[in-house]
Amino acid sequence: MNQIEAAEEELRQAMELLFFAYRDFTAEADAILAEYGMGRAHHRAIYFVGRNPAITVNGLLAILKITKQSLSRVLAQLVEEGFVVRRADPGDRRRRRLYLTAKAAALEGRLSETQFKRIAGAYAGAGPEAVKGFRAVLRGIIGEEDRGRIGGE
Amino acid sequence: MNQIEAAEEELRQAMELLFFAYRDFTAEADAILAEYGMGRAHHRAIYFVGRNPAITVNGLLAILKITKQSLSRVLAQLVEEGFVVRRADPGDRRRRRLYLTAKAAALEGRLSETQFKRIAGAYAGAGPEAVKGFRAVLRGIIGEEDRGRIGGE
DNA sequence: CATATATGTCAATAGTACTGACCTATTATC
DNA sequence: GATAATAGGTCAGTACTATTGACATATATG
Repeated sequence: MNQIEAAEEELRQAMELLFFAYRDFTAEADAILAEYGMGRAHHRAIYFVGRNPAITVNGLLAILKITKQSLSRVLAQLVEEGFVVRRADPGDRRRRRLYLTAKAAALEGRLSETQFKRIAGAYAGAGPEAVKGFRAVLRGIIGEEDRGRIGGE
Repeated sequence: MNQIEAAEEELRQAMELLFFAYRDFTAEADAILAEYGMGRAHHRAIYFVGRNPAITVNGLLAILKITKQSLSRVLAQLVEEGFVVRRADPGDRRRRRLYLTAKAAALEGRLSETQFKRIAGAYAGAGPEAVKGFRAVLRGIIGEEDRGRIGGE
């Protein structure tokens, strides 16, 4: 294998690592969501509303990078079923601020628990230096404009 | 922030890193696929057939972890449009072995190029030690049974 | 021959997502 | 105050991904 082939092989392995990791990272949560008649889109909405209480619809759209129409349907279902509360911003009543209900916080906890375990296991097995590297590479994969969305750095 | 909260914050950041990285990792390829009237499922099939020439349908199912029906539709379209060739295994004619055509290899190259750039940029920015950590953590996230599917370790 | 395996396919259903158009509130600007 | 601009919601139509369960065919194995 020459140098170019070796470089390509390394990049392909990275692609496969991302594919398998993401596939397994989401699988258990997907199974729980199915019990509630929800999908991954509902999970993402619940997760990011939980992480950013009082976020606006536009704010959530910027994170998820889907269309207003797609989010609207998911959000309407979550509001209808009592997982999310929409309240007009008192300062600018065009804005609807989003909040989780206790019911959603409980579901979110259940969903996150499975993912926590998987990541905590990987972190513990790989060690703190590896975690730094993991974070650095993933941050580099993320578009510059969104790197600031991950807290604490 | 107490220790438990700090640990949870770290795990949540990992979840967000994975979400944003995967979102951005797939976005450009998705746009190219749309030109061809294809989706992510077609990309995955083409990718893994390219990486594993002569793979059987069952082999591909084990990688993708989707149902036979879902794969069958995608594969039928790829065969129909001349991206994949299905040939019976001479030793066991029940097995259909899958191969990419030159047309598919060209498309695969185009799709992979956008992803290579993104990952190569992240690798170069983070450095070789970080790459080791990235790989170790992602391997830990992947279910044990599939860790062997990533070559070269 | 009976059974198991590998694959393909049918029908029905659901979740996610898109585009483009259109509508209502509310706020900002001239 | 009239006119934009912004935030959000909704309609119709379409497409991709995925599921379950049933059924069919070809081939291989005991």
